Amino acid sequence: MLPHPPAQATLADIAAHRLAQSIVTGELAQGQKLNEAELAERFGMGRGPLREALRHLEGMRLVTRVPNAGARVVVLDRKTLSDLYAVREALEGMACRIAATQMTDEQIDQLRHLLDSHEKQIKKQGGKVYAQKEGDLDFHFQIVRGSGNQMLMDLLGSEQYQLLRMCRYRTSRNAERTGPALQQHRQIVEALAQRDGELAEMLMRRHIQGAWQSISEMIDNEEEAA
Amino acid sequence: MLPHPPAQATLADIAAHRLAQSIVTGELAQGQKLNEAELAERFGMGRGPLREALRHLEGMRLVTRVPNAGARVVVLDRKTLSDLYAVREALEGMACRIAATQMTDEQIDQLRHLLDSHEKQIKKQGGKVYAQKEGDLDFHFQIVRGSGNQMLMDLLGSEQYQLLRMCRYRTSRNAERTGPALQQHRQIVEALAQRDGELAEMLMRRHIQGAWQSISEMIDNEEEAA
DNA sequence: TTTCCATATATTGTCGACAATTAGGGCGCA
DNA sequence: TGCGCCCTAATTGTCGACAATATATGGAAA
Repeated sequence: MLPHPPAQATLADIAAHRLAQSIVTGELAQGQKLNEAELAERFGMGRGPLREALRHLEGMRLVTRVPNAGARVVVLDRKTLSDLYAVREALEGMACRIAATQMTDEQIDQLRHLLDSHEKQIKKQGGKVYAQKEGDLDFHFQIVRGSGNQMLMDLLGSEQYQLLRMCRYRTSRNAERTGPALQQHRQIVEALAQRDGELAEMLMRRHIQGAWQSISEMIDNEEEAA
Repeated sequence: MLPHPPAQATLADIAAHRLAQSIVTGELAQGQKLNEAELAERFGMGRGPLREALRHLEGMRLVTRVPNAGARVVVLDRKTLSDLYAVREALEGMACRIAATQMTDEQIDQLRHLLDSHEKQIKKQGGKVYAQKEGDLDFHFQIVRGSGNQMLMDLLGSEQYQLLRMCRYRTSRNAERTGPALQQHRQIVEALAQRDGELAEMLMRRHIQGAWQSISEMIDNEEEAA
């Protein structure tokens, strides 16, 4: 579901794509040093395109770079995630309010179908939450798309959502929130269907607050264990 | 006031800095083709670092790139600016609400002093709005900083604000909104001083809505003239 | 005259090699 | 033994040249 499954891409684009994938899935650990020569070798390309890819990821805030010292995978500490969820709440709340007036009835119906398929997946395979997690991102992104605000789509789609997916992979194993989350999703869709933007915004904000609380507790447990 | 007046920078960083400056000030027109060889020559460097700089600016959405066809300066059409101001309203509104509980009394006092100096500048030189415009960005950014949300600072500081400055330069010549804007700024500061986050958010949202309305009319006039 | 195609030019994409800077390790000295 | 210095090795930064692709030019056929 990465934003750029590039059709006619340059090597730098391919490298950026693969690196983003590896970072988000955790294959490259947080804070890990990114060696240019080694990665170029692995991807079968020169260092030039790879450096351009790193610069692109730097702009997407997936890696941090220090002059003459190289690039490292970004680290998602508690503060960063907290800030991220605060921004999400503001942005996706706005998206909901606008989407309530902008989405077509067909689009809202599609959202319903999306949730139906999520429900089936949950009932069928209680343990394998991964697919549902990606589906959850789909749900949120569809609403953002429904707002019609391109800048919002860029911000949430290309950058923050990557960080978000990173966080999801990290905390996906013990996520027991799929049930209530689905319920909240349905409430949001119904608010959209009734064209009640204020309600939709409020529900989405609560939904995201709840998600943050859940993730926050997981982080606490992890830190406690370590 | 560019975010990175880089101390120990690489050539790519310098190029990114100069290009961003040229784009924001309008020295490079919107939609203009960016020729790698020519720019590298102008900056006295090879094409490698310049390409990395372009990739960085691409991540910042200041330029758009098409594979095998080069990079162009981004174009700010009406829809883009409208989306930008909607996002700003949500983000800076949130910043105000948080800043009301997070800023120290000293920081709020500094905001007052900042507005005092703006007032002097306005009274002294009615025509030269440029400096005040940059100062206006300072005001907004100080509040965002006061919220303590690093992600917000990144989003508004490094990316969107650049587009914003671009827009400012474009519409700065006939801006007659400095008076009421200053008044609104003072109201916001007082709301912050009273630790009234909800009021501060509402005032900031109105302030930004007013700014968009003003700019929107200017764009209409420009299009009409053309 | 217009349209289409082939050639020529310009521009982008990629690679390899070299220079500059940083990080690590070993040695001497207090 | 601990501290600091220098030297070596590794990594990043930069350049120039070559290949691949797109754009512009010109001519021939309809």
